[in-house]
Amino acid sequence: MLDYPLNRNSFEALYYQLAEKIRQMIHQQFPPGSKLPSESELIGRYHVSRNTVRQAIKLLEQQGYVISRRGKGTFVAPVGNRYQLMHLVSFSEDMRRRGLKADTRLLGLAEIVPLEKIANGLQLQPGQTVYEIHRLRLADGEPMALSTAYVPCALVPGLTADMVASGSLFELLQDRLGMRLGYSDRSIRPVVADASQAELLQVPVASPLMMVEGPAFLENDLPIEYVVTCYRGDRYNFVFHAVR
Amino acid sequence: MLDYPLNRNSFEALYYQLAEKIRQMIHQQFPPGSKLPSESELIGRYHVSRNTVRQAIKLLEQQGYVISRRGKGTFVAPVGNRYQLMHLVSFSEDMRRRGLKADTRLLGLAEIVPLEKIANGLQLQPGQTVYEIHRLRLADGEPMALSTAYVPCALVPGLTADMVASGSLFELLQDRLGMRLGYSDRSIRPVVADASQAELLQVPVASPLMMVEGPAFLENDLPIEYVVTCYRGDRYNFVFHAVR
DNA sequence: GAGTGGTCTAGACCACCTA
DNA sequence: AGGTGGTCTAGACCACTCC
Repeated sequence: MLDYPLNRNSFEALYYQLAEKIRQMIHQQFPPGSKLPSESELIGRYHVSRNTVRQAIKLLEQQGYVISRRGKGTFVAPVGNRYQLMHLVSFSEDMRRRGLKADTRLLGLAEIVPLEKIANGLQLQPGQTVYEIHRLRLADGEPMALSTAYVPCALVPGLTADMVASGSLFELLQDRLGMRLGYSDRSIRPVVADASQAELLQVPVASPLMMVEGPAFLENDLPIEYVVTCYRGDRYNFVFHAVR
Repeated sequence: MLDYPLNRNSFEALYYQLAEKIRQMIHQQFPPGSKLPSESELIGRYHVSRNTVRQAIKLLEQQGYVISRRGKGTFVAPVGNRYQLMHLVSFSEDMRRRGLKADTRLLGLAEIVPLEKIANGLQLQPGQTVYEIHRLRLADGEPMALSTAYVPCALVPGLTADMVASGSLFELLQDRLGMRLGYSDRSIRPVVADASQAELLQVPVASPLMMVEGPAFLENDLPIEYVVTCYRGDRYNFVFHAVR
């Protein structure tokens, strides 16, 4: 396969051309999970500076094609998982950005053996228990979302109702337990409200809800929580700005 | 207000500290839409290199706090619009990433005077008409989404069914009409299928759907289309990877 | 210790916008 | 013409991972 050099007179930026080349490489010879050429190799191969290589890789990372790991390398993202890159914010921070005041009502706290889907998401051994934290999230005093968080008991022994009743679970983990949040995989899909959800959220049964679900990880890749949150469709719009 | 210098011995990166400072500035003294200090001013004020300043601003841009415009400056994003930054992809590209084959069936093409919401989104003068392009989008031969696009007639005179029947509207605008797509504002919310949507998408009435809606703009900020797309909730999951 | 990506510097040229 | 952000270079030191 011929590998044409980058065109330095093109109206397309070098890093953009390079990103296209790497994307082609991925499609043609690098299966999901495989390691891409290192930055220094790409520098030598295409005769560009390191910053330009890093710009290209960053673009692909934002587009969900690759994942970079310090000390290890850059890897092709798992297929069917070609996600968009976003920033992780807590419910409280999310509401603050929308100009709303966040509030929480604890509906239940229990130690349970989780469903398989959640045990898998948290990479638990069979029989390991989790805290199930069931909360109603309010915005400006009105019900906004219903969230259930699952946290491995082994990681947060002695969790009490007091600790989760008032505020952000993220802040608890980060500020009081010294854990450093890393990243989260989330999926969003529409559902319709069942009777219990409808009553708690104060909407008619079968109203549209938006379900956001997935595990969160610490910086060292340890799964720390699995969250399932159902937002009221009439109050919560997920808004984004997409650039080409 | 005292303005402490950045801490060069902190475990937090300089660009991260600077981003926090700028975010504080935004909350305290810069209303939405106002112009932030220029890059060169931030360089002088905090004694860091331009790349570090740009890293900080890029982070805030990805988090939806600011918008940078070449030649003009960097501005505080409109509040209540504090979006997440994503990458704009066409339906075809989106399906390709998911490993599915995209297909399209044209359901209708008409020249109409649009509803007010759409006329506003496209910044039309009263009475200006749009092409209404109604299409069923298929993935691997199965109905996936129902989309209605509105394009100002003045911008694409003489649009025919042939031109939109087969493929991507984005590709038509970009490759055949030489327009350069810039960005898009999208909102996502859950809805339930009405009778006509249910039949076309081959799902039961009142099934959950995901409605994605909003205008798209050319590079020069000219509105080029307003799209309303309803995805089947059972087939389309919006997945993302969020980092801290 | 060698290799990786993460951060940072100090320059440079360019395209775009406003005046 | 002068100011803005967009791109690019050629170095440097660091933290992390693996052997």
